[in-house]
Amino acid sequence: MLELAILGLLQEAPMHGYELRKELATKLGTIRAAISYGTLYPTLKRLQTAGWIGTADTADSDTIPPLTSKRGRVVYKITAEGKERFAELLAQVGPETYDDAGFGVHFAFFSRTDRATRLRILEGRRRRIEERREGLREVLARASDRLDAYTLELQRHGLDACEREVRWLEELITNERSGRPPAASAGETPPEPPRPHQDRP
Amino acid sequence: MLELAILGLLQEAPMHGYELRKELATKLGTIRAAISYGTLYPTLKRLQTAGWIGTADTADSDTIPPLTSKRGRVVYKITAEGKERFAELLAQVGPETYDDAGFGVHFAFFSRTDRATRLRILEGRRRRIEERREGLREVLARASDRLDAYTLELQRHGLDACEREVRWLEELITNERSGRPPAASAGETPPEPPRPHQDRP
DNA sequence: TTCGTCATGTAATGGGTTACATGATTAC
DNA sequence: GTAATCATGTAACCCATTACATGACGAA
Repeated sequence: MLELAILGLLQEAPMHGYELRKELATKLGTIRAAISYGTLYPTLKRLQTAGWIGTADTADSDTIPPLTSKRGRVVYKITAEGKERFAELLAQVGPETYDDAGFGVHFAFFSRTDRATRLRILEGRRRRIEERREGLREVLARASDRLDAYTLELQRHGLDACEREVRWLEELITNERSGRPPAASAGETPPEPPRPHQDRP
Repeated sequence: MLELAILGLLQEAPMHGYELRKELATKLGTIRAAISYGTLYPTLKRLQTAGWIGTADTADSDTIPPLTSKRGRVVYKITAEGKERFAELLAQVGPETYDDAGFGVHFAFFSRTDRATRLRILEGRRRRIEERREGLREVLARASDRLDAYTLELQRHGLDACEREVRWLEELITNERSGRPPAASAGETPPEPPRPHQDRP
């Protein structure tokens, strides 16, 4: 997941680690907290060793690092192999693609994913959430007398979130099928033109 | 978190590992997927070594395990020290208490938590979610032109979830303050008798 | 008798974190 | 000049997972 995210961001623009972390945080802020440097930097090295990313600066001028050991910022950019790898990871859909983290990252790069794959992922995710939803409904139906009020409240809140996400996914799937891009536009859009989005009728 | 959850469940009834896993799944189904045996059993051993839980069967009859090596089910029950430990963990509120996992587990055992602590946790969680919400709002306000439609859609959906959770927490906080139990009742819960539970004095 | 599920466990591995250490650059 | 933030990196650790191995028990 991290690998996919890093390659995806570097595909948009070359960046150094620190910057990457921030971009990661804004792009995947809904999914997970900011990644730690202890993960980020070793990962970058790994990706470089694999040949998927390269450092811009060392490649540019002299390869000899300054003797003063003043580490400057290291700007990474994606390589041709890296782009291939990214495309491969992006198209690689499995069970992990449907859990929170996997889905989130894949979704965040949907604009680089073909529509067929997008649909597959959205539908897989929907199924996953529907299963969770059914599990919660069963608990609420069968075990509600065995559980205390707080636990029940937690389940109800979870169920609610599931139902909401299923509806959201449904909408996205419909949009995909009809060829429309995602709803877009929110914030303080003034005149609010088309926005043909309809809630429960 | 796992430790807290196990001690909490064993406080309700003695159980063997396999059963515990299922109970864990229904109680914390909203928080996380079922725990793996590779985690569960070593953890149980650890808790036993620490003296917080004990096996019922080996203590009962002959301590000598059958030569046929037929491992039977090992029923664990909480010890007096375990109960103390549980109370300690339950009251131990820190930053991790406010992230998804920590909050979920704590909330699931709210019926064993005193009201002051419940309020502290709910308010801490609310603050945490409000921060996340503000972060998302800022991204949507400042970076919306830099991000593609799918990424934006993800942020919007995340923002929505945050707003919803804050409202939920607000309601719970109000209820707590006015001394009412959580909303309860959703399905077809009939009158639901008082269920006299006392907080630790 | 065979299949599914109940039941317990270990070893290898993974994916991350925290704590620590270093130093450059910018704003005041 | 000093504080905050930018910036990179390592080592130790933690929590959990997967894959594997074993075996009991009940139902078809």
